Amino acid sequence: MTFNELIQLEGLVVEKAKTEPVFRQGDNNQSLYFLQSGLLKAYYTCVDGKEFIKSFVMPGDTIGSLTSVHAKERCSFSLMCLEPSSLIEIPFVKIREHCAKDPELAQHMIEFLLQFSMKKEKREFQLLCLSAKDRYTLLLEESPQLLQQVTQNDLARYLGVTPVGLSRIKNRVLKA
Amino acid sequence: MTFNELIQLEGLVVEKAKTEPVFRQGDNNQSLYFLQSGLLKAYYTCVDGKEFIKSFVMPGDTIGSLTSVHAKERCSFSLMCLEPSSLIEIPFVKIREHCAKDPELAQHMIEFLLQFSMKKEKREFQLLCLSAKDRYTLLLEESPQLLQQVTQNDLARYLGVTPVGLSRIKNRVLKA
DNA sequence: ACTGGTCATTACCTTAGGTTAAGCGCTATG
DNA sequence: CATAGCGCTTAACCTAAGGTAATGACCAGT
Repeated sequence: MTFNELIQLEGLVVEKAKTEPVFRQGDNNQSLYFLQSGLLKAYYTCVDGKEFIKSFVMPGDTIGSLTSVHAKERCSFSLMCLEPSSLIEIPFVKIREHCAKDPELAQHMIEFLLQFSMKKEKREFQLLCLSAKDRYTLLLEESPQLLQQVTQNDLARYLGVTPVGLSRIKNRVLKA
Repeated sequence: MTFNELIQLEGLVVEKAKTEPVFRQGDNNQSLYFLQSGLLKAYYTCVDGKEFIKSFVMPGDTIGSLTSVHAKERCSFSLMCLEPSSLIEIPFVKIREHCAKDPELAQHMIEFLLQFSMKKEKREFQLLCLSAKDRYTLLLEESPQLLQQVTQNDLARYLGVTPVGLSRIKNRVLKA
């Protein structure tokens, strides 16, 4: 079985409007979500109410809270629609069940997790080694279309600075 | 087959002295390493020569460059011994081969990758949401023994500040 | 006992980024 | 229309962190 076949078999189509949440930090959510169309943001909310954006989710991406689906804890982050979005919800237990029965699917799962880990590793690298300015210019090169789709507020919280800070960075980059 | 059985079957024991590299950033290394005893640091070296520590590797941990073993690129980071270390080297192709043949092992691999991803996610959270001071106090709570084992220079590069910066943070935490 | 090396601390200065507040343009809604 | 709200920019002020350099402690090797 391939991933697509699994999605056909066990997936539930979910339609969400702009600003609607898929799940919230602290929820007990046991599903992964495959994004067909639209745009999502995954973000942490800190005790003092500050928001930090973990990642933007583009069509074709799959997302879910590993700590919730696998470690049986609560969701460590929230997931919200930035655009009207069409998602396919797949209960994680179903995935594990099918993987246990179907070696081919298990291979796809391994492949998926390897890709996922490499993505995490890349983000970790950028946060550890690059300045906010470098992260911005890198994003400018790698996914310029994202800059059109998200507000500067969200972009700033993704890069790890305040919106005011990002405005300054943009100026500095332009003048350079 | 379990992971331990795979290690018995395909593993090569490697002994390294303090300061010896396991592999270097830019290398083409195709193995994972299981640490039996000792201590390693995984670190990035930037163009300007600055060093950033990705993670410390403790006995029982497994490490390797995903981009090198899986994506057929070069190692994105270096791996070096901070203490005399005993490692078991396992070629990644062997792991993939056995996983393809052995569904039980594939399940263990999925489990391993899920754990690995959660670890990455935790680090990502700390780098994105916490200040250097908060990361330090958290480390103080969660793995105080690490502070005894690594130099303050390495600790600083792990937390994302300079050694001088960490010295200041320690002072501030003490006085608080 | 020297000596060179690494590690930690301190002091002085520079700078990136946070905070707050004001202003401007766009858009949605009454 | 009118206005309230949001997104973005800019400015002023301030704080925290980094750069650099000097100092001292502590080894390890000759």
